[in-house]
Amino acid sequence: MRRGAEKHRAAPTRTDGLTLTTKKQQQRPPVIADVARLAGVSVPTVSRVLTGAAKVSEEKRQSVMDAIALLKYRPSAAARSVASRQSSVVAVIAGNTSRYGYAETIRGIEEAARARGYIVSITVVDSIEEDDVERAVSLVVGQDLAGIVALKFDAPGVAALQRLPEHIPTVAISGVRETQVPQAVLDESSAAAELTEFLLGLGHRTVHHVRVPPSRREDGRTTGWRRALRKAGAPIPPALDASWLPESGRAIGQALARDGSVTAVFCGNDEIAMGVIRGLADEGLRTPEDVSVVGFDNHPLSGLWTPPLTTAHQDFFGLGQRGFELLMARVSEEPGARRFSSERPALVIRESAAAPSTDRGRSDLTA
Amino acid sequence: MRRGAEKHRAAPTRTDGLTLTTKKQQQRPPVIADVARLAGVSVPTVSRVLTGAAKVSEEKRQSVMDAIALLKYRPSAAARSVASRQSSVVAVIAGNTSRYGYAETIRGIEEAARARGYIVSITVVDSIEEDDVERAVSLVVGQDLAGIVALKFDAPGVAALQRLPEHIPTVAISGVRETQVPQAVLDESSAAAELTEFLLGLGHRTVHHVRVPPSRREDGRTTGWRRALRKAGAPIPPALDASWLPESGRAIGQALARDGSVTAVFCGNDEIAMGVIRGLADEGLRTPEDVSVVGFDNHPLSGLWTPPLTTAHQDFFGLGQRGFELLMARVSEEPGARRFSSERPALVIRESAAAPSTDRGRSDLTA
DNA sequence: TTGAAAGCGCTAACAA
DNA sequence: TTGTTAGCGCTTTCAA
Repeated sequence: MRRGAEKHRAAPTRTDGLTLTTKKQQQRPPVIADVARLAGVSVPTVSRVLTGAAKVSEEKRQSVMDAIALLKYRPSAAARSVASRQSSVVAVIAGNTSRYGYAETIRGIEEAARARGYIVSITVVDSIEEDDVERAVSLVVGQDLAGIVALKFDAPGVAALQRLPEHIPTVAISGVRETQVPQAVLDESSAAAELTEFLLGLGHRTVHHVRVPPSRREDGRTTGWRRALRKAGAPIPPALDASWLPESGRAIGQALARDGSVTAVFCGNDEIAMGVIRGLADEGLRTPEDVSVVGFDNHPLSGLWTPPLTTAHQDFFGLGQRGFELLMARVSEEPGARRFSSERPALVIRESAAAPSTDRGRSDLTA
Repeated sequence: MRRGAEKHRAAPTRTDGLTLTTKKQQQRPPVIADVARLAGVSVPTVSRVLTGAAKVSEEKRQSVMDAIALLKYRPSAAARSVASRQSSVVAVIAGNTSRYGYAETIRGIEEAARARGYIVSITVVDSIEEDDVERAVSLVVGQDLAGIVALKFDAPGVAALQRLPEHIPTVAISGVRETQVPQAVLDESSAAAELTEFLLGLGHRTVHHVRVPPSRREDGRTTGWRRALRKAGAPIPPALDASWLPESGRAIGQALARDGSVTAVFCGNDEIAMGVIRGLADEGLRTPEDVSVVGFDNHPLSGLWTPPLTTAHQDFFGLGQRGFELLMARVSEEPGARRFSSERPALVIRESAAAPSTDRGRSDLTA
């Protein structure tokens, strides 16, 4: 059974011709016919003032509006959806909803949607397991939708996107520009390269990298880091894998501290960077005096951290907004509608990165 | 115009009796009639296997299932909703969605909902302005809903809850137990009192309080703090107001540093506590050696902070789950259904609080 | 500009 | 167990 829904209307049996003046406390929510009756017009006329689909005389329009206000009538979105084969809900499908970047992106989508009168529904894909993906996709697609925004921030999100049916307008939100569906992107690889170059420019021989769980084989952040290193002819150490938990960065920081060749670390996000700095400190290493550490995202706490984090600012909120607008363009089939909207995160230089200390970075790399 | 929706079905004109074998690439999504035709049964029979509302012979059941799989048919939730006067969407209405507690709570709601086959829609109320509240409520109520979960974490959320119509099952999620509607609560005031008593027990003469924007006149955290102080006969300094931004805590920390009587500070949440600690440090004061600071929430980064934060653990995810289950109980009108579900945040003792230094806390309070 | 009639995709009521 | 007949609350023809 896929449905667990229950009744939400009070009266199972309709009482027609209810007298409004006597029954102040209506039992069932008013329907369009109630409005029509009270306003002395036909049902389609009420519909016309509701949708603006056709002209209605000012006089009738007014009495319809009055009736609506008096009854506190709200049209049923579901009935509208069925009758018009249109919908005003957009679904967001994602591998997570509460982590910083996700939550801000969703907030951006919601705000843009609400401004246009759309509702946003969210459903999360727990893992890349066949079952989880199928269940989530099923739930999403079962709704009558105006469109879907898929967050490709992680593997579950990417897996879900791949199973979405063709016939529903879809846009993706991502850190890497790809071509299958329209996308709003935050160009991670450029920013990652820039951050890496910044570190190299400070005099570091190379830059180590701690990555968060990638959405595909490799994330844009890792790609950008590697590209910058290669371009500079610097050695490319193996990337270290953190989980999404800041604590995982701490363990990695401790390990890194024991490797005397490490002088600069580029982390997949700010929270991991905070963990790494903590782990380094656990081993008696200071940031940036002993080891420089940079993050990614410009998390709200990154400027408050000790030391304040050098990072790349990702405007997730704006990303969400752009994603929604891209969907709208797609849905209304605007002629020259763009399929992409890309923005490049800007460097935020604070205090967690500095020139390498002369005490470290002497030993050889075993890349 | 309240609707900005667009068509999402490809073919405006129906082509009946389409031959499935020749047209591999279907233009319009299959409807129940297509399934019935292909399976050689009536439409209601298909509906029966879909909903499980009545017995269907195994034979027909199987051919219906086959047809569904072959056509990749998904029932229209909107049509179901209209026909059955049931819905499988629950709306979440909140003043914010991306801050830690909010996001985790919503994640909890979503997970519990998905497990029961429900979809969750979210809409935010930007402010307590009449217009914002009305727009948000309108959007929420316009959907056909199984129920509503209102987050009373802030003033906009409270304002929205008050305007929600009676006829839709509603539960609130809150930090204080109140009685109007069923509620899932995290008992803030007890935990706040406990935290305050903990500080007092360490030897502090009193505890200062920095609060986040309250949802009503006063939040449970502030109430609990005041209660503990009164009970202990300690002076009650005026509460200081921070915004939701961690940076606002920093400015307050700097101000607090200049008041020699301050030895212990209880902050409305961990992020503000981090800001306060930073502000104190800006003025050369160490935590906890010079001033003890405790937070609230047990934010994921609180254990990584320097020093690790003493705080109260709030299980927001579980809170969201409990809220949803409460709604389900209400919706199905379970006989002995509870209207409340309360849990008490547990103290998490780390390193940001210690006995007062002998250098501070000498000057008199001007409470 | 308006109303009557005919749907939308589905479930519910009623016979058979 | 099954099909037929009526709806659900709305929008969309189509005439007038």
